[in-house]
Amino acid sequence: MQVQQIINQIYTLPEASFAQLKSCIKEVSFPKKYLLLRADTIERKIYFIKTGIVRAYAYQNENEITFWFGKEGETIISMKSYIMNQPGYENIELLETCELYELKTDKLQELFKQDIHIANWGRKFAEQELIKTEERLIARQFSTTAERYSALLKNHPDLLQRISLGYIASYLGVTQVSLSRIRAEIK
Amino acid sequence: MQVQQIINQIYTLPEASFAQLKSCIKEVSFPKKYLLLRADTIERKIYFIKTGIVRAYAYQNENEITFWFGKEGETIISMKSYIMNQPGYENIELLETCELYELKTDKLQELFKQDIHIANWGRKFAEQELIKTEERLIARQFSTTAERYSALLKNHPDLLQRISLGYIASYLGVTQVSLSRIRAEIK
DNA sequence: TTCATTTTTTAACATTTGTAAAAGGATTCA
DNA sequence: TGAATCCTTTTACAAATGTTAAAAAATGAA
Repeated sequence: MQVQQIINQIYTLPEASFAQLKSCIKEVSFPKKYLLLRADTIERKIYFIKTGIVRAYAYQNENEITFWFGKEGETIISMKSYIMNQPGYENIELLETCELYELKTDKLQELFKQDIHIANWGRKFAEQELIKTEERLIARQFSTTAERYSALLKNHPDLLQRISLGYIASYLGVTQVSLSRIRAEIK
Repeated sequence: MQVQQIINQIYTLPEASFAQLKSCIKEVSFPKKYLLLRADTIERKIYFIKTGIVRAYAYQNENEITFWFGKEGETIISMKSYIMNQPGYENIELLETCELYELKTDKLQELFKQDIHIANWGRKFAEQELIKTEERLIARQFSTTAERYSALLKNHPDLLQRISLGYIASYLGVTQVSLSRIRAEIK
């Protein structure tokens, strides 16, 4: 997915503002299994995914819990780093080789102060991420695991092909054994 | 809590910008049990809570699920209405008589286009709500009900006094019976 | 205060989910 | 191809949570 498409799907910028923003972005690429972000560090970059798929995970006691997947067109960001300048929850691991667009957040913060269109783009970006996060929270509070698995199957069938079930079970908040039982019942 | 304090705790505005924003805000008051927002409507106002406490709930089949509490200094908003102009999840019921600051969102949208400080205030507002939502999602995915109850007890002890346990159990995602068992174990 | 109502806890049993281990499939790479 | 590894399902049992009902405690109104 092209950077222009990713940026303008958030909020369409005037050409001059887009050019400013684009000049701060560079393309990078990393292999499968690469650890892009670490939970104990303050991340000063955000990434837009051109190709590939990633997962965010954190540790609870000794256990790894996967809590987010990102694919083409989505944004890899540690919200706590971005907003509060503190280490975030997420370790981000690449599940496939990825091509990414990289943007340094300090440059973005400068643009927010200078350009009202970019400030409003940043507002829309936060708002859209907020809606996504709220939807995940609501789904988790209101739906059973079976319902959320079915929704995932319907809305993102490619994820089931691209990601092993252990990670998906963790993401859904159950053990792999339990997810297996759910899959057996649906058939 | 005064409106100036609520607005500037999000992001400190220059005086002129604050005056502009404040001129769009009026004070209103409603009694306990009043239904301020309905889930099936598009809400065109947001409220800042001066005094009182409210809950957001939705229906899952026949059951009511409480998924948010708001108190002094917090913002009552239907994010889906505000951001996507669609009916949101939340019914908002007042659990105490409340004094509120009311702001029409269409006026706010106008100010976003005119004033870069207010645009950045709006960005910070969305970002802070995002952090809060993310924290709730992470807590839900990573902590047991007992841990989340203890955190609530520690961080918001007043809520346990002001809100009945049925609503709190629902908020924590368990039955009241189960919450009672948790409370019995902690003692 | 006293009675009625609401809230919270307790109990008994059913259901769901977790744990640990093993078996069955699928994939990779020499 | 074949052996090793990884992924997924199945089984048996344990632990946690839900359901329903009743008892106890707290609250509120006359």
